[in-house]
Amino acid sequence: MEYTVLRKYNFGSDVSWSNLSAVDQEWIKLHATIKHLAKKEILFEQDSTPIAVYFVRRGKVKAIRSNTDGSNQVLFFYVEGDFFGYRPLLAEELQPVSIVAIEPTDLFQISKSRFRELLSASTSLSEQLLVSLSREFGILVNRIINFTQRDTRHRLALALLLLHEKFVSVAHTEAETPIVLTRSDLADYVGTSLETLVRLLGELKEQNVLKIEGKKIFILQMRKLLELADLH
Amino acid sequence: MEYTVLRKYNFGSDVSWSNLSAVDQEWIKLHATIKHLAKKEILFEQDSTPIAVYFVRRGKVKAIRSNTDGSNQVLFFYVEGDFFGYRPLLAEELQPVSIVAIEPTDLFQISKSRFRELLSASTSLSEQLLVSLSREFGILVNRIINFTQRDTRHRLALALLLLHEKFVSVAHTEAETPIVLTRSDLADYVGTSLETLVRLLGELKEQNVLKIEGKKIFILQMRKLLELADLH
DNA sequence: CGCCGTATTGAGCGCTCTCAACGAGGGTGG
DNA sequence: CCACCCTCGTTGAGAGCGCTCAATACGGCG
Repeated sequence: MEYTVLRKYNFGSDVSWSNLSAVDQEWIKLHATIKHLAKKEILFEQDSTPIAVYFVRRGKVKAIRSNTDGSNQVLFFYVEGDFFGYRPLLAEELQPVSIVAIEPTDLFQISKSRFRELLSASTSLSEQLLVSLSREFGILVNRIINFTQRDTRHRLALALLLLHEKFVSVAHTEAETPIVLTRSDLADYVGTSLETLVRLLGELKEQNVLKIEGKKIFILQMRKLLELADLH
Repeated sequence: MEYTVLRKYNFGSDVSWSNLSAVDQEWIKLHATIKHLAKKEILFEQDSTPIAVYFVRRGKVKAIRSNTDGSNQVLFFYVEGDFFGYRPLLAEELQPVSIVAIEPTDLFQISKSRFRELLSASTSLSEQLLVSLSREFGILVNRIINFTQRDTRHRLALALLLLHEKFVSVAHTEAETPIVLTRSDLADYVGTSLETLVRLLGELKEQNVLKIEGKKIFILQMRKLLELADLH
């Protein structure tokens, strides 16, 4: 499968719910609280003090960094099974990003002290974290390269591939899975303006690479996108 | 000191020689081999299999990512005391970058197996690594924001501040410490073209923010650079 | 049905890149 | 010691990508 190249750019599932040991899962179910977020609801703001770590049980959130001029950068999307919020906690830092739900979302919330308990009790978890952080570091490096050396067209192609993989992985349906995001969120993820994004999507639609139905973006020609993304 | 803001962008010394326990230092001195690099010598290439981790004893190296079109991106500079190469080893991945000496350099080289020994023997080290990786993660996020949302002028100002801190930290002299790099390396670090970099340096020189003597760049007005970098 | 958030399309401009030529400086060999 | 060469640095001109501003269409939800 040629898609393995994507792994260099996307977050694998190293630290995801399904990779936890059964013991850790049980422990969390017992000690975590459930938190529900409505669409657009903010879980926490950047520069706030972290108080907990989270697993996504259902739904999707975005991790964004806002600028003084009102522009945003979407750093990550977290979907069902994803684990987040542990880095600033480990590093004893403030939240580098804000977390906002992009659809109704349920989270497991594990308080800071509980998380520390878990971490010291489960050596496998801390090892997983160490490996995972190392991996994610490489991924971020690739991302930087992408932003500095690739033009918007390349970045969009890659973004679509990555988002597709992520959305498919949690789709509870047999049908072709579309990417469903606002144009703004997609633009903020690709790192371009809303207008430029719309124009490029239009291009890809013309070339029958994509099918677009409102917010739903279907990938028709995966191979063409891979060419456009031009990974190496 | 207003420079604390810089910490969000620069690699702290979490995992540096001086932060190691005396025991770990002794262990390394005993088990590491010394490797000397001439200027421009390549330590290893990107996509090669990692075989060791390294401490810089003397000198400076750059971590670069080369593109098919011949362009480079400098991801990091490592100077005396810095530790590098452990991430791909932990993640069981190929080298994401090439390491090239920018001046004559001596390294401690610790083989993969030795490093694993050290890691399992020293819990303090693995804890340090976990914390450090978490911190560096946040720093990379900041870096991405910088590349996506700041223009070249901003990025240059920040780069000069960061490089100054880094160079000062290892300067064995009382005198004002210049940044000494080729224009190409600086351009590849800032993420711009050689020509644009030269022009912007010229501007800063005109405004008496910098003094430039060949490769040596002296910062005359730190405060002005901080304004230009416009951190938040 | 109307409203407000979202999406689309157009026009114009500015930053930064590329291409190109020239200058300077330092190292090396004769 | 000097001349040459090669790398590095500087400056100019032109072009294009992607941004901003602005106006208009769409569409879902009350």
